[in-house]
Amino acid sequence: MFSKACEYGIRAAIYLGQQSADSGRRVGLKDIAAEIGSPEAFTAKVLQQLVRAQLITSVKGPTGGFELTAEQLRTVTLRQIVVAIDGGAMLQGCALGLPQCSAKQPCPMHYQFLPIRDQLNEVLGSHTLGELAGKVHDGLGFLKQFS
Amino acid sequence: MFSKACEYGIRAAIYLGQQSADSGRRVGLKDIAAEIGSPEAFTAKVLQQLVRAQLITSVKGPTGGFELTAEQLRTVTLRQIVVAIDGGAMLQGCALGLPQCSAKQPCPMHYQFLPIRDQLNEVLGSHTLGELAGKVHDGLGFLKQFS
DNA sequence: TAATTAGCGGATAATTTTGTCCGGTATAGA
DNA sequence: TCTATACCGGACAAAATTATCCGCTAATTA
Repeated sequence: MFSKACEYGIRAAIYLGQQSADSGRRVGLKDIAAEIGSPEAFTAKVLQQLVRAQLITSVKGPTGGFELTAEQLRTVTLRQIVVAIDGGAMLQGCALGLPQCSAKQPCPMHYQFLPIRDQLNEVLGSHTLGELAGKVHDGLGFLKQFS
Repeated sequence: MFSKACEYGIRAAIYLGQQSADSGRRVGLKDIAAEIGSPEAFTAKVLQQLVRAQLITSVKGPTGGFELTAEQLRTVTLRQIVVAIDGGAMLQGCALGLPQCSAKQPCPMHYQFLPIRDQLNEVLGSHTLGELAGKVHDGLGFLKQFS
């Protein structure tokens, strides 16, 4: 559904939200990668993309790391994370890959996929990092699994 | 959403359905690739996958080509095409990439994505190649675009 | 100011996906 | 049976994605 980069980005952002909202403390790359079970160096690249898109915040140097501001917690949605990493293709493009698919010249599945697209946009756009962080905090959601 | 291979496979299968239902005649690889706007050699690989999965039929030699039997037209769904080419990951796997995501240890978006998954399965599983071919035949759907 | 910390950015490598090429094989028709 | 046709299958190549490494820079602390 999403690229690996995007999956890591979402998990990292939610974890970051949980730590920022919970303890207010910054988290280092190493911690993030360990907590969400992702490759460290690759995760760094993804986080840099999110920083550039101003969806998360970074601070260099000792005691530095990543964090979410109160505003980011309140306003950044999963949709923004997805668009920043994967672009809008999944949210808008034609399911059959036609470059100009529209009501004018619809692919045979055009109208069947519309509600799915709408719902995906709705679901991704209506959940903020703060909300999702709360879910993890309350033990209602997990970012890594144990056996 | 789907891989390129899968997009080509779906478009090819629907076109094949249209030709089989319409004129009852076999279609060669060259025609298919030209009609759906896909790279010929790569499309051949995808078609071979569909033949092996018995979702489409092929005949070698002169006057040979690809076709859909009446039964394939009536019973094969887009879902089978997708599963044959991309596997079930998109239809079942966790959106955040957790390997063991389930109600037991759900990811934070688990329950939000459930209805989307269900609808996707429903939409893909409830449209046969024959149906979609009819739509193309009636000018209600396109497999390639002109300007 | 020196030393240490931790994110940034570029280069590089491994893997997967996408795409091509070409000889082999089956089949229809003369 | 001979020939032309068209799918099959394996090898190969290009591009994108995923992943790693390392030196640089900013910032904190002593």
